[in-house]
Amino acid sequence: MLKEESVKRAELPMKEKMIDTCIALFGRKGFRETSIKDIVEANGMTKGTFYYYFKSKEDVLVYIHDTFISGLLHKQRKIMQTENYSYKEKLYAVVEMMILNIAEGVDSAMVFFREMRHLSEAKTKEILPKRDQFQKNIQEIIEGGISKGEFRSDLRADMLSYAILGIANWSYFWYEPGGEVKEQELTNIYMNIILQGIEEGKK
Amino acid sequence: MLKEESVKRAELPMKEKMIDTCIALFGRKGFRETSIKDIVEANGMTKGTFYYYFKSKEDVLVYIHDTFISGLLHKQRKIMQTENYSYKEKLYAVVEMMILNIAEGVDSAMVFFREMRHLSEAKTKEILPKRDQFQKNIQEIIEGGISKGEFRSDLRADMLSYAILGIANWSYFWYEPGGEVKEQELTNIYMNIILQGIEEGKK
Amino acid sequence: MLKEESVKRAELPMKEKMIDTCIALFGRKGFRETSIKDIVEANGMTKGTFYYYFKSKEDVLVYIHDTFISGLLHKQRKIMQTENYSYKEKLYAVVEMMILNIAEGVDSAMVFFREMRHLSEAKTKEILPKRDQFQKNIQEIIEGGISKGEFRSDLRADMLSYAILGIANWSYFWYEPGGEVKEQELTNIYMNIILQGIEEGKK
Amino acid sequence: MLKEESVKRAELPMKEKMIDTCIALFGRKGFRETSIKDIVEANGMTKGTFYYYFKSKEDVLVYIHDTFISGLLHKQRKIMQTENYSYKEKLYAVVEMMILNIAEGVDSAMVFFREMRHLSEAKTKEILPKRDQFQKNIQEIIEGGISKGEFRSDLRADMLSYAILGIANWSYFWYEPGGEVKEQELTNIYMNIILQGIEEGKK
DNA sequence: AATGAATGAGTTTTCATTCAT
DNA sequence: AATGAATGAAAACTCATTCAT
Repeated sequence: MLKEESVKRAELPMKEKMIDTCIALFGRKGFRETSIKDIVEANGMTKGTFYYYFKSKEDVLVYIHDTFISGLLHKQRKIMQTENYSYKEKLYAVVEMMILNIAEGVDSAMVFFREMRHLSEAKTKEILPKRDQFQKNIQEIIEGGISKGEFRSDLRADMLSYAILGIANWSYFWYEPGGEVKEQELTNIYMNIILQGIEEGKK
Repeated sequence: MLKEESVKRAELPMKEKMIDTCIALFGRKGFRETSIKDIVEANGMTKGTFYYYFKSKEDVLVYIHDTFISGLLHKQRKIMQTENYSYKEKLYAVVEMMILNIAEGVDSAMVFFREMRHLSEAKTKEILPKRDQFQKNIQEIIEGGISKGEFRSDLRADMLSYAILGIANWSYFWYEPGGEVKEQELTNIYMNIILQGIEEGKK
Repeated sequence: MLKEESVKRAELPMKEKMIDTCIALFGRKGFRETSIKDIVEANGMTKGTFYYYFKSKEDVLVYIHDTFISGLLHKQRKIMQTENYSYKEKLYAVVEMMILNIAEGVDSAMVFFREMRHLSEAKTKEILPKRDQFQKNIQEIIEGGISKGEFRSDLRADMLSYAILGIANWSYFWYEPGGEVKEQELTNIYMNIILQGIEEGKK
Repeated sequence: MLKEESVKRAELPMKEKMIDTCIALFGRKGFRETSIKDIVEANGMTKGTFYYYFKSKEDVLVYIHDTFISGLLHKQRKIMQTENYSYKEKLYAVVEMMILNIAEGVDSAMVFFREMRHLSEAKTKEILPKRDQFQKNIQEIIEGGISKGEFRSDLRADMLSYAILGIANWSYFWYEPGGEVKEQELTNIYMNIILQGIEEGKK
């Protein structure tokens, strides 16, 4: 039993280590700019080993994308299904989740937002609906909030969902985890603007 | 003089045509994914000709970046200097300008936001301050609005500027020029949210 | 003893199954084009297993060649030693045997005729004499037939043997076992031409 | 004019030299076994140069195949259209042509007969009908000869055409140009067998 | 102003083989 | 008897760039 554990500790990490390296390198340098040589040298391996675990460079990209979007959708779904949340609270939770997600893995986010075009057409067709689903879910929360009277009834839920995605996702361009502003605080700041607007004397 | 003119009439279009091709190709396929062959074949030229006009592929990228950011800063500065504008109006004009800019040249925007990392370190050092300046200017408008009592005094101008950049710039991911929503309308929708927020019953 | 038998029942089939797979794959795709991965996957095995049974890919090729040429020579020798056969009958039997051999194992024939060049120099030196022997034996039958007055005395037995080899072996390019023309019939057709020629009014 | 000629002498040969090298190497070592490195080193060039002239290794193979089969068909057509030839003479001329063709370019023949499987499916579809045409043309000559009473009427023209192809083409396995037997002589020997058969006392 | 030939360093990928277990 | 991990050498191909003309 002890032995089995120690074996797993030695085996699994190799593939996982490579994926982590890929996320880091794809995120920092870009998919195209990262060579197999870069990846394997970062892990003290040889090229052959890479191709033992993955069938191509795109294969890893696919894996990263799938993991990222699945994670996002899963967390989003959980929030949407929380029963005692108001729509306001749901929106808050989703924005917070997006920011935390980016803060936790800037490189993953980079890969996700920037390198999708390197996926094959077939894979793109598979992943795009998931991306759309994420936006549609935000739109649904807004629509729910409108019909419950939590949000203004003159809003365009679709455009608003894009605005919220923009606010939250743009943070991957500038946000520094561990910097002055913590993720919670940023969420508060953003939600405050989204909910109340910036104009003086309207509240 | 006549000769010089006629020569220019022949010269400039060629160079400009190539730059336009580059914007289109870099935007659609990416900088790295676009080969010199792609560029020259799109114009019925040969590689040699490309190197007659540009000293390298990066050279074109630099030009595209410089043009884009200079245009943005120029338009922004003009708005900021418009004397009879309130800060609210200035903010409106800047958001409108960003959206129009993206709508007019999605490819340029793509190149600008996505391909900057292919610039040399030296060039990056030169361009980054300009990018920062653009954000700082938005921040300045907000600070102006706060001190004039147009905007709420409890706002963090820096974070807010990022939020506004996110809202406007994110449109390059999904906005379709010529679609249902016109640029002016999108600006109105976004500014309405930014100014008044989305919460019901607070106005 | 019982144990040994049961072990053999488990062992031999595995090795033989692999060789059969190799014949099929080498024949259809070619030696170089068939990877160890192809071979083992076709048998639900892993690479290690292949190297447990064979010391290299060439090893299998050698085995296939040896088996094929040995079979041919053996059958040929048997025909040549049949005492009550005339030389005409011997020639008939050899041609029939060649055609049957190809029809029965097109893949083996393919490997034999096409992939010999992948054998090591040493192995080639060993196998070539056997190939030559096969041709020489046909030549010998013809020479026998000439001296016995069965065949025309003005024939060049060597060139004729090549012609017969060509006629029979070329069938591996086009012959479809199970098609309209059966092997026996094809033999009759070919022997009829070889013996009597195609010209009208000479019989 | 002199200059133009000398330029052409310098230019064209490069591509042609490479094709010749390819024929020699593909023929001797095989398509798969010949690396681009082999090809360019044989000509004192670098890999890049190869890809300047050809878009892939298959590209050259296609060229070799097209040239070979076109040449064969062209010569065959010319023979078939010679008006004062009897069918016997046409058959003679075609067999002679095949033998000469192989003798003149054993390597080309090798490539043609052995390496066709490396062509893409699309290219194979294009070339196969041409190969079939060659056989069909021989069949046509035989059928003509039968109906004119030159050849026996009980022959199967299709099987016979395969036999003749086999006899002639098999020579690429063993024939040595410049050896004891000249091409004309071999043609005479083969045609004599084909026309009259080998059996004694039937003429 | 424009071209065509050539290059060389780099890329992804394949694969037969080894070996500890 | 069988496996899974790892390797290393070589393969085909790409491409920005140079340069003589």
